[in-house]
Amino acid sequence: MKGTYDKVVELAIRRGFFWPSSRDVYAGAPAGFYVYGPLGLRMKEKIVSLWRKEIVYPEGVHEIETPNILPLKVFEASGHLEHFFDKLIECKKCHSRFRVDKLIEEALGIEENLEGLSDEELMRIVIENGIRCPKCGSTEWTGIKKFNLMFTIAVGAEADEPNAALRPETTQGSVVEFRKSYMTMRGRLPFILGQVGRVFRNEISPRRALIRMREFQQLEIHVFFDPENPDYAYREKLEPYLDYRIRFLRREDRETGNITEMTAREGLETGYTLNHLITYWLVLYQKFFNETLGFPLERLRYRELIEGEKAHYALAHWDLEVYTEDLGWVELVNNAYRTDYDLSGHMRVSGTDLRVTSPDGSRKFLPHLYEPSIGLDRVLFHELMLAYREDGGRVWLQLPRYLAPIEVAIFPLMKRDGLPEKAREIHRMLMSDGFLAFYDESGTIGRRYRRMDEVGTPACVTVDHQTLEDGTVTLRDRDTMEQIRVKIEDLPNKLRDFIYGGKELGDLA
RNA sequence: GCGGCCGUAGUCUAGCCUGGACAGGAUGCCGGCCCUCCAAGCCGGAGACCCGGGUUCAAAUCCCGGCGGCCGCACCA
Repeated sequence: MKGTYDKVVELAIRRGFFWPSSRDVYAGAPAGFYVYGPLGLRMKEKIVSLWRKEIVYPEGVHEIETPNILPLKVFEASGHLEHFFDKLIECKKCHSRFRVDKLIEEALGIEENLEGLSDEELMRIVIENGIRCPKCGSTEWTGIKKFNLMFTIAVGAEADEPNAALRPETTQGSVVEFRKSYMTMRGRLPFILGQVGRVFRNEISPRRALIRMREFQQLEIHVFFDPENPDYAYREKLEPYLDYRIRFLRREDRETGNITEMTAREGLETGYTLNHLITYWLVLYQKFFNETLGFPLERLRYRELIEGEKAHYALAHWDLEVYTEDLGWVELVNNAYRTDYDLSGHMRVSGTDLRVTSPDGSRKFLPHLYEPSIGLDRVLFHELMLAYREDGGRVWLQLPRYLAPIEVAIFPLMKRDGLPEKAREIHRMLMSDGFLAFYDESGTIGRRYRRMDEVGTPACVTVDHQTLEDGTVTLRDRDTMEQIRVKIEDLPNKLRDFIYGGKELGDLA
């Protein structure tokens, strides 16, 4: 019995939303790289433009674009390099894994730099000293395994050693360019950068289609603010939403899975959400996913990360997660309070003063960073998962209408009597009106409806013999399969109301 | 990366154990006939043995390696 996940992946590949890269031509192409087909790309672009419309523009975000390749120094400063060549060793008994250098340091209480030692030397130290597994006490170890989790690059024609890497997050670009952006835009704190970008992680085992890839896309917001005055501007911004209920899985509710609904006011009063700025962004993103992207509230939650789960840079950290029956809770947005971890790292490694001056000139300080980071591919994938419907033999995607990659299809009822000509004329009209319109005359009318259902097309327009007599066409609703007749000249406005205005077919008759 | 299961057209699948004929079928796709609204019917067409090596007169089938997929563990900065 196939689950929704399998059906969605199969549908997506078959109908051109996405598919694994290069497989058809080169067997054995590495996993974790996906092609967006025409339909998937359109949907992705729609999600990005909704994000710009609802988040970037209204919040005064300065969107920038920084390179995918950055010098290794950047990742030394960001702390990513530390995890760069992990040498791991595994206990044969309980299968716990440890970084071999840390294991030796802790077991022998030494502070020496073990970096220069070969695998054989490290292994000998472990065996000769009879180092035990901290978990189960066993002395049986597997060999050392290396994990290279960033893609490194040798930039320059004569370089043979890696001197740069593909970025594992867009954040470092924003942090490194913060000062320049701040100055060129005559910034005041809080100062917000945003990036749409590709990032690269050499995952050990990419899995589950778009859920874990080696190259993927993020929509990131980087809010730089004065740590002594985090509520500036946000006190007023949060005001209208003080009673908005944010859904949390708190650390103490891990076992039960109980979700705590906490108003923004309660979050502030209890100190749970730290300050007005962070609280506001938590509200904003829950609203965006619920109201704009159409994820039901009961399927959303902010999961509070605990020590050990949190990234090395984070002081507070919530994952916005979505629930599906097939995949369980999956992280869509990483919301991290990174403090001045990144800026101070770059200041230390580069020696460049990255501080800003307070408006009254009394203080020089490093801004703090709060970062909500959307995993775009996962969002798109979950849109498909949650939209998937089956009823008897009919399969359709109940996507939010405005997210559909094809918005309206135009069919002649039959391939004769001048119906195709009329239908093509309407198709041209709707295309020039800006609709993502699609024309099809192949196969029976029922088959064409089903094909459109399958890719989530919300509206189908059919030209029949009556069209030639009175200038009306039928307009069919994907979800109910009901039809109304509308005049051709009313079609653009009614379609706009239907697709973008939230009107139902009954409102348009 | 480890362990288990698995890999035949876009999808589902027959054949594999027991090596031998143009690799069969369904669905989908393309074209045509018919047709006045929800995958009807008929005719025609394109389309596959994951990759590499080995055994053999002969490999989809047996053996080895690789790659990939699913599940679990680990990883997820």
